[in-house]
Amino acid sequence: MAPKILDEHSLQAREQEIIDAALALIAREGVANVTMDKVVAKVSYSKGTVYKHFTGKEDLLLAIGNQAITIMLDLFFRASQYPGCARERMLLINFSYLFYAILHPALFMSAMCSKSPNVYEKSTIKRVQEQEHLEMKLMGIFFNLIEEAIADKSFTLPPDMDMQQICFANWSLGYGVISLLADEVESCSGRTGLVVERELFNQNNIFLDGLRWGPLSHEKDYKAGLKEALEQVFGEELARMKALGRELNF
Amino acid sequence: MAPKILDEHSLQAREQEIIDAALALIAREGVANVTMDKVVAKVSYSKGTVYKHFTGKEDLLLAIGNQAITIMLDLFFRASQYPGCARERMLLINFSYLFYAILHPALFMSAMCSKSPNVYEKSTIKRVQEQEHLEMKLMGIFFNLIEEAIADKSFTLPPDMDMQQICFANWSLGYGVISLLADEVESCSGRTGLVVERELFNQNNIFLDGLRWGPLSHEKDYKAGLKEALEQVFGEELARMKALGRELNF
DNA sequence: ACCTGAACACCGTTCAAGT
DNA sequence: ACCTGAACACCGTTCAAGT
Repeated sequence: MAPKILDEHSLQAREQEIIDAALALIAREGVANVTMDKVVAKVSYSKGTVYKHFTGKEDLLLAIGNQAITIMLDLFFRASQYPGCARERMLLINFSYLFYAILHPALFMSAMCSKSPNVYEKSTIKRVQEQEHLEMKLMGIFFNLIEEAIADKSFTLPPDMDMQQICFANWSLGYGVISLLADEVESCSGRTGLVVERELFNQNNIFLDGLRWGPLSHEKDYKAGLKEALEQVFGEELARMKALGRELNF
Repeated sequence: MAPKILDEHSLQAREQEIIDAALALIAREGVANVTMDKVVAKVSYSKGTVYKHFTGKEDLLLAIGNQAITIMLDLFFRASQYPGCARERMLLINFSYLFYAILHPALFMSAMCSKSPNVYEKSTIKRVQEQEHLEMKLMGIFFNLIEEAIADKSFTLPPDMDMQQICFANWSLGYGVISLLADEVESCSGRTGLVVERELFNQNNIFLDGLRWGPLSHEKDYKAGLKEALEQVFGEELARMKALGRELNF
């Protein structure tokens, strides 16, 4: 038999098959309970082939993390293109982050787990660099938005903070709220009475009011504006959430 | 030989020895690289005995997480007793959270890893309940502080938020900032120019200003007040940090 | 050139045998 | 009553043998 020469395309398709198999397992059993054996059993290739694509378990996890960022990038970009004021779009981006967490719980968990020195150490340099590149693009969306707001005078930087710090502050807000309420994102238990979309909305207003980013929350009905924007930009995502029995409740 | 009867005290001492051994290993190699074998090798008891105390690896991790909360509880309580205004003390509590993350990186990492369904599922009910109890006490400190502020009129609840939501918002702020900058908490690399103590200070001001919690940041010099309070309440912790070559820099 | 799966080292957990 | 460590099932990774 003539030796096979694999083209880039089929190699990438195979890589995606492995990632998808891992994601399905993660969704069912959680990141910690997934083994390479189980992944191999789910794909049409052998162990050796899987290890040809990923140098190990951590490298696979990082690849999944990168896929997560790619999906977020799409959501964030769409949100940033909405024809509303800058502050409105900032809120919309943060809500798109929530959609990602709700609609892709396995990706969300994987991305969180992949952000650890242990994973980076054991991964390919190539994939670590890919993550850095993707994160730069993500940051770029925020930077552009903040720059626009500064340009149209709805926001001015506080004297002791630069754009990167504002960007980080907004990011850590969404991250804190969504990751801490992530268990409730899936289950409807609601043991404590905290509703993630409500807290995200309120904290966003408090934060942006604190920054004096106009229009302030008492000057504009951001709740109505957000509902409108969600319908328009994330209609498909809302429908998928409704199908999962998870409707936004604020 | 007469059969031994173990008293509660020596049992607890042994449990602590195992926890300490695990923490030392976690500090050196990270949570993911610690094995039960390594822990057993470090203590003066056998595998079977270790498994008498902890039903498994996850149960041990949760025990460490509970110890972490206990230490935080002490720091938070001390901060809450400082004779300053309520807003000042809120800031001080958030900084005590940062101290905990810097001075006890192994505990901090373990506590983060222990907050996962996978860990709870595989742990003793007893230890899960202990964690819930400790977290209630932690919340209590925040609740008391917020109540005081409401009582002395420096703060009024927004119409659409209750105390639990304010409490959670403050918690998620500290969690977001500190956990995202945790790698920089240890290493001095500072690749991006974000300094965790500076971001924590700024975001606290923005958040509390946004809540209209008085005195507002332009009405009072919180930086000077914080420095004073830190010297007074956390002098020992500051000294230990200085010994580690980690001085606060805002 | 590419794929396979047996083989190996290691890890978490148990429990029969000891004192 | 309590402790031990050999034994077992399982997991991550490698690589000699195949096509």
